[in-house]
Amino acid sequence: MAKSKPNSKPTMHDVAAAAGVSQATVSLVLNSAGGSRFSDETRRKVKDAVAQLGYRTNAHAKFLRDGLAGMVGFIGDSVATSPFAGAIIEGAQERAWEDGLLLLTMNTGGDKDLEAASLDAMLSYNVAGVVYGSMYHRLLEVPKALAGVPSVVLNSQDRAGHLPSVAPDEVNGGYSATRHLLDAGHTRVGMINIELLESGLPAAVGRYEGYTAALAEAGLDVDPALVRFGRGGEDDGYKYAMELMTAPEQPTAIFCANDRTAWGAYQAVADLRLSIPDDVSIVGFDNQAIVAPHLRPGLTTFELPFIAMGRRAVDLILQGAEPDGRVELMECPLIERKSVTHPKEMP
Amino acid sequence: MAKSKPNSKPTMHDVAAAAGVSQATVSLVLNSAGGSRFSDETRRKVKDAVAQLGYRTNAHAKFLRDGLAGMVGFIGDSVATSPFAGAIIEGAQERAWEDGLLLLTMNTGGDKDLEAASLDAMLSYNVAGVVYGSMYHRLLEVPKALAGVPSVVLNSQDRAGHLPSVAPDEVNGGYSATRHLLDAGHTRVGMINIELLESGLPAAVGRYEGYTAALAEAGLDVDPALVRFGRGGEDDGYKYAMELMTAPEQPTAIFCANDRTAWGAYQAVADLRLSIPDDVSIVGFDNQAIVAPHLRPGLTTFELPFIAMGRRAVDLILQGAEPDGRVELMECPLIERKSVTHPKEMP
DNA sequence: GCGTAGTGGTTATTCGTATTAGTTATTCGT
DNA sequence: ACGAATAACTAATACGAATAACCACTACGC
Repeated sequence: MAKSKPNSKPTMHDVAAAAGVSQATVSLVLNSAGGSRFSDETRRKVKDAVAQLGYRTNAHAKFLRDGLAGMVGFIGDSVATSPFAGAIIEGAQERAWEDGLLLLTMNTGGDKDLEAASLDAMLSYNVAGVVYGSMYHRLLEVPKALAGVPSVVLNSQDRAGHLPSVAPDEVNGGYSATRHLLDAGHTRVGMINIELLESGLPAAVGRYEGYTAALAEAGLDVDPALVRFGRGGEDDGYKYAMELMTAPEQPTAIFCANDRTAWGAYQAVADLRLSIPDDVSIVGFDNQAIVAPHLRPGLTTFELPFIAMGRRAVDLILQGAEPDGRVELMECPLIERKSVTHPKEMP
Repeated sequence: MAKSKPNSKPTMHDVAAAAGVSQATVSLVLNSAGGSRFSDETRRKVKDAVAQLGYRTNAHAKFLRDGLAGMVGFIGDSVATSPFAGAIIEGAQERAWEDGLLLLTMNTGGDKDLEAASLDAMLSYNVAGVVYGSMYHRLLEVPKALAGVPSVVLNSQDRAGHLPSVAPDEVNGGYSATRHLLDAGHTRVGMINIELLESGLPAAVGRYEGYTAALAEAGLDVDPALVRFGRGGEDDGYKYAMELMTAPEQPTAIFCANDRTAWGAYQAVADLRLSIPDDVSIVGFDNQAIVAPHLRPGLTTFELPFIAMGRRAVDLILQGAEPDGRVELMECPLIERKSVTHPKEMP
């Protein structure tokens, strides 16, 4: 009745002994269609023994035996820890769990050695695949060892163009943001963005492209007097919003390429004793949880679809993710708050 | 020479065949003190074969065979994804990796079923232990299944008092924050806190206790006119700072029990056309990355030692973490920025 | 009265690694 | 020159679960 080695966890043999059947019977009852070929009596005995001993299957034995994967690897520079993109891991995990898989995570802080070593460790667990996540959208070089296993670049793109990537649709985001202002009746829509060439950021480039596309569609030209490029901090937001709002021809709306610059813009507008949205409408980007909802008025902005992206990445992995270089762009939903209204009538 | 099953990963037997030695030799060369009992020639052959085949040890086989743990489990309500505490996972992971262990993470969003199921899955991997992390400091109920494995409550405390806990030292934090203001010469130090009884938050209770202790030590009484309790949002910070700064006897410094209320206080002070720190010094708490450094002036605050706590929790697990109910309080370091100075001379 | 089908199990083997206990040569001490 | 020690390596086994193959027995058709 009692376990042979009382200190160690019970095995199937212990359960079998307790139930008075063979180990194979236990396995079949537990796995194979509920052991329909066995008598009710036997099934009951097995289940009782399992419950009584607190038996739990040994995953190592299981996955060794049938070569399947029980986990998905997640390697990130600092995603997990980042206040921006933490949710990315949530989506990945959710999706993995739907297939009964756990997430094996590692953030490397960009350390290539650590990256290689931990990737190695993950591969030795025979993971179903590896998600290579990044804190912000960029073009990155992936470790070579990823070649041997299904893997997906998340919130970034493989510069070499081999691995499939899942990233936010920046162009469409910039388009939608601008369009949102246009639709509210604005015709003088400014933009405070991040340097295009210098930064090379897909977010900056893409959102600007969307901005120009939306203006063009509305029959408007980009007015250089209404556009500023900086480094994306709230100090830039302050400075450029101040410039724009004190220029001879002020915009009636500003699209800030991220919530931080929007925050800076809020401060500038406040210092000018102007009102948002009555004097100027503002749209941000990123839906930064700690900032956007708490500004006054609440900032209308676009959300990076972290959860959806995480889900999709694992999705691709579970489908076998060939290195086909595809780039899946995910839509950034509008989060409407109070910083946008129609323009005042011009006097 | 060639692998028997070309599609599957090479095993030690494949390496052995390629090197013309036995599997045991490969294992011994690879693990046992570098195989010092073997000839140089043999060692070289084995290593060449390993490199050529790209052999990687199968973790499942290894951990099945010797029953050791290769991973540490991390279960959180929403820690991983939270913009506040994401770093907690970083410390845990760092420490685990120092012992060659990976982190198996799951955030459950508070779902008890998911919690139980994923805990079960983790235990079946024979993890060295489980860190049960929480998004914010509170007293929580832990799942029963944790009893069977070394486990530690992180950034919270086991209400039942069984599991060891690692949490921030709120009392000392509140004391240090107040003391920092006192040391700058302030004698009228206000506090904007969260409801004590209603919330039951260790952060609110502890920081307040530290506040009163520091005042007492300086020979000062708590002046109820200088203390406010709310819900911890920036709107409360705004409202109460406004009250305090327009009262007959204004404080020359305010200790805000979190950065969000401090942010609100900043807005109130700005609306009153007063200056931080010249008219009033402000100390926050939490060192919220997206807010504290970007306020103007930068907010002097205290940091929750997430990385250190994460490290310590895994530390305890690797030491075998008995359910001794101990509570380890970790110090919150001062992050000095620009929101504190000495008080103006009274006219 | 014998083959056939079903019922209810069990036995033996496999996965990949680590390790104990040998085995076979070679060298050494006296 | 003979037993002992040493060097260099191998054979066999265990870890825990899954499963293919097999076995014993009953029931049934005709």
